Amino acid sequence: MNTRKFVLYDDSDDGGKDSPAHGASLEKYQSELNSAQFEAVTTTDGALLVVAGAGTGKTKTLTYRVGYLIESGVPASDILLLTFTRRAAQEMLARAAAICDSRCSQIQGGTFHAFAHKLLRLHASQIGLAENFTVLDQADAEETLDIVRTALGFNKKEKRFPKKRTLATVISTSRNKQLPIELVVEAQYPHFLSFAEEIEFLAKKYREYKRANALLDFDDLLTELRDLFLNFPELGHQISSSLRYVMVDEYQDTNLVQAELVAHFSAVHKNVMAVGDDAQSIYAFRGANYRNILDFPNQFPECKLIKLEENYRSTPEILSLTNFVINRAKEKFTKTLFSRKPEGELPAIVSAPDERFQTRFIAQRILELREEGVPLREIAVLMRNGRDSYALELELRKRNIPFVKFGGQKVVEAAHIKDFLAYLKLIYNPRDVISWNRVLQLLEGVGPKTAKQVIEWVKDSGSPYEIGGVKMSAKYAASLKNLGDLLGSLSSGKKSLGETAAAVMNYYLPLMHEKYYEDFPKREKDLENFLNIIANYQNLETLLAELALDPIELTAIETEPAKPDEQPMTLSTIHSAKGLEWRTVFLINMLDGVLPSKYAVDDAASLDEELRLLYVAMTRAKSLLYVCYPIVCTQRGFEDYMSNPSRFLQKLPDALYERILLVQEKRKSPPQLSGKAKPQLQKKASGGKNENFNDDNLPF
DNA sequence: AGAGTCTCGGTTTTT
DNA sequence: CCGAGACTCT
Ligand SMILES: Nc1ncnc2c1ncn2[C@@H]1O[C@H](COP(=O)(O)OP(=O)(O)OP(=O)(O)O)[C@@H](O)[C@H]1O
Repeated sequence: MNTRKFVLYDDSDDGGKDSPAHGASLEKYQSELNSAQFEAVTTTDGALLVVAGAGTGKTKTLTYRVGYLIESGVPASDILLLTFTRRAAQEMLARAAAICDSRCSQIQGGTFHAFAHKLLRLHASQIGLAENFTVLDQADAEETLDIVRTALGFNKKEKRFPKKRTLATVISTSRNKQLPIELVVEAQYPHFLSFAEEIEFLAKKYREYKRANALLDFDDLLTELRDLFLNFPELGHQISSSLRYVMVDEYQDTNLVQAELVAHFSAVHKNVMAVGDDAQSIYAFRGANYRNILDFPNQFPECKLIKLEENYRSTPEILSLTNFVINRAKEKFTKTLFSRKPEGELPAIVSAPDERFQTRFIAQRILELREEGVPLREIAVLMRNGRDSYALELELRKRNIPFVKFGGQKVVEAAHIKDFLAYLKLIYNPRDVISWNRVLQLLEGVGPKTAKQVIEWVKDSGSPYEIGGVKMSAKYAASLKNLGDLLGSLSSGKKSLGETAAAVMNYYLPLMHEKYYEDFPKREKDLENFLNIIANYQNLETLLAELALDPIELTAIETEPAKPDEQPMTLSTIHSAKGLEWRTVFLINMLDGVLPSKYAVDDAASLDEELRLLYVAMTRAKSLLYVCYPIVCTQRGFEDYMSNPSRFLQKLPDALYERILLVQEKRKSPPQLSGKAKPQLQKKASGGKNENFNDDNLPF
């Protein structure tokens, strides 16, 4: 006979705090956590700060705490989990979900921006925000700024007026760091100081423009939500009442606005936990301030502080190197991590003759590791800049090694996809000036001036899609009508998103062939793949908002869909790798000028941040770490030149690492691949007497 | 005058 | 590899 459980919901307010709900399961927590972690997990009420180094189990503690709360009877929807980056958010939520059962899907959270967006959509009408507001991504924000700048005539007046990119950076930095524009300009672009007033004015006009057109940029998502709490206290109270437990991972990455939001979220229940590591603060450039984490105890009185010092991720060898590296910071950190993991291999520094060799080394080593039984998903290649992996991507494709990439160019940043999306955006919002501008200029004979005329007409027209009727020279009449008819017919909302996209594609393809006659086949493939992805979204509004907040990597549509039988390896910028771990990690292009970035070398604070970046990168590795760089660099428009390895790698104690020499030989055993010679590797411990290799006795 | 073409210079990291 | 500006064509 079947027995079914019947769940009695406990809606009483004390959430079973005193109920013996745990009993047996407490042991589970006790056995899988060390005592400090256990204490953090079971300290559920009040403010709690966990400061600890890389790999000490901060995220583990946080996710176990979620499990613990849920087992105590706290509804998952009362728990809010936040962090700054999308990747870390994804990891955090996935790990939390793995701890407990299906209830976990009810956990609130994700990135700060995504959560703010959700709340704003939900409460738009109550705070005087248009319900169908549009989220501007980086590029949209810059275009919008450009419109305002042109309207003000700032682009004409002075030749040297800053570019839209610079303007966007200045305005955003000023908001994120809550500093006056003048100070930001002075600090970052002193040569533009004479324009400070104009930029200030521009920022004001930009703000007004966004408000008038129901546009929110990324910064607005956070500040609008903060303003909700300030200006609509009852609504704010209602929101925070539903968030009984607030937890923030990677707290060192928060900026002032985010810290304010955390305070608002937890204002009612005051159960707030922050987790972070000041040695891993790598987002100062966007206003993150590791002082937030140091100030946390002041902000939340009676805050309990817990430190974790045992690293469970990396071998002692890797940890010795990373401890040494982080100690090179000007501003010292006091934590020293230890590991009780079994001994492993020394981290290796690989100086490749040039980029080509670096690429071949990595590709070959990955295949060897796979042969040895290391799954690809346990391997990552990390880099400072998204484009540092282009050559490697080609090689991996050539060798059929599946990979996913994080932190590269986004789909929505590719010109042909932007074109395509512009039509969809117009269907969603016929007053989207940026998209009109883009779409109109795709028409033969239409440039900036004609587009502007049409847009002026559209602005005060009651039926914006009827651009066929604009009094214009006959030259454009037909094509304008065509465009207007297409958009008009698709805006009725009768067609599914997939059908709409297909119709747009049908219209756009011939224009695309014209505009990109050089490489349209590749772009057409992209569009086809993109079309398939689009079809999975519910509707246009969701699609557009999601693409802004959680953009798809360009490589995701350029690569053939992954084979389901093998999980891919990872390529990632170091920034996007935060909070993750792999058995084997390769760092590529570790050159001076790359890491540290050439933009950071003149300033001690920036240099320290670059060092922390290297620290984050190295501490991602569980058991094997390869630090690679090419000796000779090739750069477009320059002669080949000798590079310098990162200054952070200079004068490392010999005992901490070994060097790998790349030696090219013909393959003796089965000529597997094309039979071409592949580099073999030879290891030399750097500690030995005559084996202390440096770059000039490499055999190249 | 406005559209189309070509060249040069600048290029971080994220939401 | 894209955007801005100079230059040329209609
Ligand atoms: N008490 C423990 N016993 C065994 N393994 C542990 C313990 N705590 C953490 N680990 C393991 O150590 C690894 C690192 O943990 P986690 O990712 O939570 O660290 P973290 O502090 O968040 O690191 P980072 O700051 O680098 O993101 C994970 O594989 C985790 O499972």
